[in-house]
Amino acid sequence: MSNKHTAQAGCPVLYALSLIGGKWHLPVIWALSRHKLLRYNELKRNVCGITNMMLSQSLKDLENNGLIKRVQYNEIPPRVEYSLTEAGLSLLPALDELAKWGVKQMVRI
Amino acid sequence: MSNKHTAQAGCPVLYALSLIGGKWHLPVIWALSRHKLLRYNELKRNVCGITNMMLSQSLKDLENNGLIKRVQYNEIPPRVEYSLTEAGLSLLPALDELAKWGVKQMVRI
DNA sequence: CTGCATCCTCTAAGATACTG
DNA sequence: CAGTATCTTAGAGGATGCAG
Repeated sequence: MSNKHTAQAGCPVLYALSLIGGKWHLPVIWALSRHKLLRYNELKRNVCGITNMMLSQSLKDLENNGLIKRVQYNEIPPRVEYSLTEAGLSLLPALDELAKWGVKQMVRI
Repeated sequence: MSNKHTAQAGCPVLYALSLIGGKWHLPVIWALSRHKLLRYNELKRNVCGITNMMLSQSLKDLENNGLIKRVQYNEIPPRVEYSLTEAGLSLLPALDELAKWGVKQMVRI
């Protein structure tokens, strides 16, 4: 799936998936939902297996779509902190609902 | 995204998306949720732009995962009817939740 | 009518190395 | 510390034609 707005004209569900459908988008969101505020390398340690390439790309996508907030401090060494925005936080109930369904399917199969 | 169970060990949301994340899976489910019962060609007409290849593959995936039911009548000409199972129907509330979130994001951006 | 087989394309994802 | 540049690859997605 893609982060592009390839969603068929006007389907909100497909649009939602276009925002969070990337392979690492949800793991990143999940890490931020647990820790509230994380620096780049903390995020990298929390999202097991992700590379710099994938992490920075996911962060950029999510920021462009307004789901996470990036705050950069011009210090030496550099410090950048990431957190969920209101829009990002508001996604969590929907994820919960999907998770509950997912659990039911896992036990069923 | 894929229909394979590539979901990281034990994340219910990723597992859920592995079941419905294919490009045409949700459009098919959506059509069946509106019409309850559809034949192959009716489905094809309802899901705008889908090819035979993609439709039959999506139907097979969804059936294997227990989200839709396939009933075949051995007549001439052949007749096959598709509908949502209990598991498929139980997905709809989660989709609604995701749709509500999607709508909010569409107006925000 | 309801599909399957084949071949092809395109892009998300990953590996590796490098920089301010 | 926080990323970027470049190259490669795997596989989802698609077009077309054939079959029971």
